Amino acid sequence: MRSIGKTAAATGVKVATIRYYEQVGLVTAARNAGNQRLYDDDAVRRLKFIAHARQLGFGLREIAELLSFADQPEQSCEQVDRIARRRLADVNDRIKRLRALQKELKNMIGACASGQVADCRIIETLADHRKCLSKEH
Amino acid sequence: MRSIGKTAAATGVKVATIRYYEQVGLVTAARNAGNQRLYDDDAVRRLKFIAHARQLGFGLREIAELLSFADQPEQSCEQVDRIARRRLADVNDRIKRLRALQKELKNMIGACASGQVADCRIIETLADHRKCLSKEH
DNA sequence: CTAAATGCTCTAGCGACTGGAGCTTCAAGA
DNA sequence: TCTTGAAGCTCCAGTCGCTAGAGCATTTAG
Repeated sequence: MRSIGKTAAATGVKVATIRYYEQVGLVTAARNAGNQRLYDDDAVRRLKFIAHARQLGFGLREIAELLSFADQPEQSCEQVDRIARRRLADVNDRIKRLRALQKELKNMIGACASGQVADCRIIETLADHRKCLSKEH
Repeated sequence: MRSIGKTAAATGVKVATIRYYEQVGLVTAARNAGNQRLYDDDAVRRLKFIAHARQLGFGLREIAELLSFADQPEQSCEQVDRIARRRLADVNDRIKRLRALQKELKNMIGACASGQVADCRIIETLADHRKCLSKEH
């Protein structure tokens, strides 16, 4: 059993964030005589799981689902699969939109000779959507 | 001069959002005898500018800067350029990281035969960062 | 003239934390 | 054993960019 500080060091999750996760029901903690939190190895694994899933872009609600599935090993992992696929679809979508933005920004910046604001292509483009390459956004 | 509703229709910015923009100082409004907001063509242009910049991912703080530059046409647009480049760098970075996630998610999903949770690669990968393709995230 | 639509202000909520104030408890050295 | 500084505690507020709702006032169309 380790203190919240050691647990933070062991998992890479900040102290304040661990407390937040407890508040929203993702983790629980035992307490010592002085009311300080104590975590066992299981809690550490759980926090690592959460941290990793967060890095992969899962929301806390999805993570809560994934954790509850992880706790029932004999169940089918169909749902888990679905959550991951939803996540992938979201990532695909975001990449697509960011690439469009990237193009637009490059175009804007390339066109601007860094002269006066009065002739600035960046300002112009922002002011008038019709000057854009694509209509997508 | 048009009401907030007409202005919303003309710009694509929602009524509540226009009021929010006023609250944070991005736009101002005249008022009629009954205290209702009135917007001129300039305000409409300003709102369109904001909407477009938002779509391109600029934050409201950056937009405020851009607008203040746009109001001083004789100034050099060096700063404008810098803000846009910063934005582009951010977009580039996000695309890079999202692509790494995309790979990871594809890998996870591909490896899972949709069997039992006990053998689920997705859960496994989430639980153990070492099972990842790249160490980046 | 009336009823419906639109407008007003103010407050609270979202997601995922982060930071601070003001206190208590613990751990290590003298 | 005492002390002191680090680490812990709770509670509250702020971040960003809105969005929704309550409970009113005003405008507009028929």
